[in-house]
Amino acid sequence: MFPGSKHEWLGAELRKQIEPLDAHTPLSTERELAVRYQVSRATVRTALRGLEAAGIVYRVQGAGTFVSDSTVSKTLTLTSFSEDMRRRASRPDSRVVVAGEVPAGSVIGGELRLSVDDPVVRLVRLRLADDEPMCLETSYLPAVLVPGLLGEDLSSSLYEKLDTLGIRPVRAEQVVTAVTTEDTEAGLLVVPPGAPALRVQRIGLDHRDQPVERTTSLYRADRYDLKFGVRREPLI
Amino acid sequence: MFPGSKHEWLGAELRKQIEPLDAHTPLSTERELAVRYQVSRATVRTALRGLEAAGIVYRVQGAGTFVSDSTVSKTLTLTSFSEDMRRRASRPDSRVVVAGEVPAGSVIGGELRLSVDDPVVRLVRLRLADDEPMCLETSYLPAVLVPGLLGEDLSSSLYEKLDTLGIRPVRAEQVVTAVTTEDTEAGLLVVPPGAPALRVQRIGLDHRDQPVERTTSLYRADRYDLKFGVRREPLI
DNA sequence: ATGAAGTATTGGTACGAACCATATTACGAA
DNA sequence: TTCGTAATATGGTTCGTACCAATACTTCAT
Repeated sequence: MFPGSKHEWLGAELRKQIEPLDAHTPLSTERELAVRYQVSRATVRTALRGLEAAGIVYRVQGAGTFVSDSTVSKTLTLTSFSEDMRRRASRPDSRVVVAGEVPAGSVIGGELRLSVDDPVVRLVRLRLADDEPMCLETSYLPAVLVPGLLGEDLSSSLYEKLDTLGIRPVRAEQVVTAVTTEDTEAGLLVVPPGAPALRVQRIGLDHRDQPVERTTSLYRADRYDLKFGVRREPLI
Repeated sequence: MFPGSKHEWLGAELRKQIEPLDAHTPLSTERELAVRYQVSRATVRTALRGLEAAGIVYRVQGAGTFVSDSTVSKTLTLTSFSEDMRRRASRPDSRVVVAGEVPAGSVIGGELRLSVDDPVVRLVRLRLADDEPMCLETSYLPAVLVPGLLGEDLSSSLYEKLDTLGIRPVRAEQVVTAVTTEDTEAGLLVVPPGAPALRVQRIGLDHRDQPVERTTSLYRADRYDLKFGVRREPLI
């Protein structure tokens, strides 16, 4: 019960218990769970809502709560490349191609809500999975937010570094397009020029809705796909 | 207050009021809203949670609730091509390429949880936006769920037709990949063979987590991108 | 002015209670 | 058996209350 709230702990507890169960297996009723774990039904419902949002269970009024059929994939959450690769059971690595400080310019400045001449850190990295080139990633960060970042080893997880600086994107807006690779990109990704690729452009926002990161990822189409879940109505 | 629940009505009401406001404008406090609308604070919080999930507001403990900066895009929800195009202010249309009933087979059967020889309706349509080819869409539906569908006009919204049959996908699992078009596909989409395209494979699930639809959409890369929002943690 | 400490405000968590809406089950009439 | 109806179970909504945690503001000493 250490982490924080009860519903959080209960959610994690239920997750573990649900893990081995078959799809469509009914859980105990909310009222039963409330008694068993000595919490109010409201707390149980909060925990279950989290599991529902994560695509782990589904609920039918009048019938009960059941284990979701997640043979396909988990609901997409905001993850870093490193997390993503580890989830795919691959060994992530990265090589820094370019790292430096430049003026934001109009495009990046506009997206990060900076002036055109405000400094940003520009970071181009080639991301590898099991030593195979996977993705070419260009990140822009407001320089004032990441003092000293350029002096550190940038081949590990950028998100973890940002976390230690107190920078935590909780939400992101993404735009996905299909493109063909340019010559230099193809060379770095070790694919023929003109090979298809998935371009994911992301603006990461913190808990106050402030942009903290703008990243463009160019994934090799033959080695990467994007899986995620969507809902008809936002979950309440 | 007609539609249903109070929080739903309140959410819609607040949506309208927020519409013209600038980003980061603070809303009234939860306690104030509760008094003003004569509801409990719990109801206000449920309504706000919905707006937060929809990417309309963000909340900061100790500070308040604020209008989100949604210059980029709205959070992705499960939409049909027709809805999507209308939201982009385009006039959607479609031409039926193939429509018929076939045995499910192992792949489609597996994904729709049917036997290999259960009948499915197969529907290939070329989707147009403002009379320009946009997307080639292949849908599979369990035949038992959609009796008489093949006798109807299939050039309008399929989702709306399904709705009248009581079939309502509330959730979907999607896989997005970048591909290059084959010759026949390229011909239909009126692009050079080998042109890049975005392939979106979707399995639509109803409120009981039963697959009701399996659609593969092939979008012209030069005319379509996929925008959506993601969160670090599922919203509770 | 500047910074530190304390106070008030605001959203977050949790409890308990009652009732509503939908699904399922049990039952009884045809 | 079959079908419709009633009873029951289950999640959904709403209320009220109290307290916690993070933030913003005020005050005061330096």
